[in-house]
Amino acid sequence: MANNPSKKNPPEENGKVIPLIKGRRATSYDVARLAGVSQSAVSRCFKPGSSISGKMRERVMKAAKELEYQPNAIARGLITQRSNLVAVLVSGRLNLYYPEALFKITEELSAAGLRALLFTVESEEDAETVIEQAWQFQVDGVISASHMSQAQYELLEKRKIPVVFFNRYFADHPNTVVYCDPSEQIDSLAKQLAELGHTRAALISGPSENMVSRERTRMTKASLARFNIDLVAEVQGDFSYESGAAGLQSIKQQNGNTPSVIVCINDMMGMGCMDEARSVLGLSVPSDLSIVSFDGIGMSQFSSYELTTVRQPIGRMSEAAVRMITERVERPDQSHEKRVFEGAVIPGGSIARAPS
Amino acid sequence: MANNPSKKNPPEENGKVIPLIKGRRATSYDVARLAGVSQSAVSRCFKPGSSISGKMRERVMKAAKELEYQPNAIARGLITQRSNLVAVLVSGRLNLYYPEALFKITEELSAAGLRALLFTVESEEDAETVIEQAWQFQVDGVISASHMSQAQYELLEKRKIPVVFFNRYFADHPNTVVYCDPSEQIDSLAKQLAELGHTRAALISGPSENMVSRERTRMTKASLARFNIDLVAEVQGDFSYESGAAGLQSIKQQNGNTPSVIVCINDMMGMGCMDEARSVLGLSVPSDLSIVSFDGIGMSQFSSYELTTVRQPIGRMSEAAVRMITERVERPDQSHEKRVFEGAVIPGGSIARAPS
DNA sequence: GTGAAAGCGCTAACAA
DNA sequence: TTGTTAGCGCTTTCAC
Repeated sequence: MANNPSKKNPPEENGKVIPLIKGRRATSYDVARLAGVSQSAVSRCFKPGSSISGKMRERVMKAAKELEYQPNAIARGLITQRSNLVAVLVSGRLNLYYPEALFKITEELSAAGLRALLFTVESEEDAETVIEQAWQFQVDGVISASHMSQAQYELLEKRKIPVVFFNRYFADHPNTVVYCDPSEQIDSLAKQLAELGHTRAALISGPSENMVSRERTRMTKASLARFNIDLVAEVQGDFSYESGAAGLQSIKQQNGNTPSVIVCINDMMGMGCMDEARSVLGLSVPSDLSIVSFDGIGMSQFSSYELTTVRQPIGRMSEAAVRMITERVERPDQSHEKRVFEGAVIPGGSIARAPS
Repeated sequence: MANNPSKKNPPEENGKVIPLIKGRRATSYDVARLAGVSQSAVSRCFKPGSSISGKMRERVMKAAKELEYQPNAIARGLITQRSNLVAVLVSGRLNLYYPEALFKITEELSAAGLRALLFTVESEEDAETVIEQAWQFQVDGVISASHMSQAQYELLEKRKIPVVFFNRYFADHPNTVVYCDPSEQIDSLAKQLAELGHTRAALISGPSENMVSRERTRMTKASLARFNIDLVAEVQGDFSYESGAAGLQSIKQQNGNTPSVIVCINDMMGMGCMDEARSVLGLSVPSDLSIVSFDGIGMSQFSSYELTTVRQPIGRMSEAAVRMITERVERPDQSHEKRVFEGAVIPGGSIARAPS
């Protein structure tokens, strides 16, 4: 095939070994030439589990070291049809309001020998282009922690790119999912609130298209009802601190019974809500107003907040997501799996007996 | 070269056009066959600026659309020697204590047509393996917002991989850098503190190997001295909330003059320090104790904190970093550049007249 | 403007 | 165990 002189296999050329054409990075051919072996022998040395003699390995490795040779992962990917790249789709929201998550996922991917190709997606159009990009870069799989439409998911499926959803899924479609189910914890919190004399609650939910928000909202309503706590107001936020603060304001402006406890669908809004209650409305939390929320991010336990919240086991969830993506890459036709982790209540200090 | 039937250029085979071998993803050959043109024509259609007729383009694009063809970026990278991949090196610290940064960088890369290959580096050994990984994946460049030793940097230089340092640099080595210089702002804050009657300050610095921490520390000391404010204590933290709290404790335990103002080298420690002052020591901030810090992260302005801090223009810095990396990829031999942005004081509410 | 052909650096099937 | 060879999917001369 080749008439590039550097590709000829005879180990030496006109009697001289030229270690490396200046400025070019060493290829397996360069190493082969220096070691006086075939190029495929070099390739084998870098593939674990290949049958190769100790002598050969030694010679090759010596030459490789000398030339600072490292196999070209791009070329390898081209032939093996495995890029070892995983697209990680996150929204700005996720990283700002839950910075631990992205970091954990990346670390776990790394530990599994995969690289994270990071994509930020803010809108459905973003998701569109991101999916095309991921496809162009031949990613082995996708971990989606951001919005994705069902059509987009189906496109990926059709293209045989495994997808693991992180904290979201399509109910009416088979998909591989890692998820946190806080229903038990919500229930126990509701019970606790009832025992503390709370009878009127308000809810600050997240964006309605967000799965986590919808589920937490649904579970919260169920649990409150179960323990005879009225939901006297419900407002929608966008997961941000500001929207938590604004949410409390609009709850207060609604006529009728004022709630003695606010459930915020994530910690960041819980913090906004708490700050608004204290600094603007002059309320004392928890004695005038109790607040509970979800996520268990680091900040929620800062002593200014100490939110009573339902933590997600983000480390285990990340590990699971990565394990699932590698599994689906190995066995694409395997049936789907949904791994659901329980939450855990962080007691915090943002709930107390309802004011009388 | 090829005897793979799908590679034969004759557009049709035994009279039938087979749109796509089932399950395989379409290649430029498939598109060529369907469109009845040569494979190279397809390639040209996807390269902007190629000379190609309207008719041809139309035919090819139609076929491409039908087959959902997208060029394989990996194969392209192999031949063009450009992966369009940029390694982004961040520490967990960065993302936890400054979540805005990574996000901005990724977005800017994306806008420049580059993909972020995300690496987390916690230690010098991590950096070692990360650099090898980046090299294997043929990244076009590296944006380093994490620790990197000079030897590691020199290795990358030797391999002709452009590096842009984000908020760090080697003083005695030419390098391309985007940086924030808060000295003016520190000076004006010091002046303001002096005018408010402060004469005793303490400092909570960051890890000594961290450039940003060292520089901020140095500048702070200079400015305090300039305005005759004594530095009565200096303790070292690790940028975390907890270390800010612990830092205040150890300052308090040191005998001698108690400071009326604490300078924290980043916001996260400022928040820890403030919380510790309020909830544990029972001090009122700012009337009993003033606090100033650096970064200007979103959280620092939550109403529980409202830190007086020196903000970094992180958006502009990210944009600059990406622009610099693309420039260095285009022209690797161009001389280095250092882009230094000024900070900006966020007035906040954490400083007040020194208690008498 | 278009097509033929080479080859980027690697892996893998096959032969020796 | 080792070497030979084809070819992954693309870009890029080079003819025409």
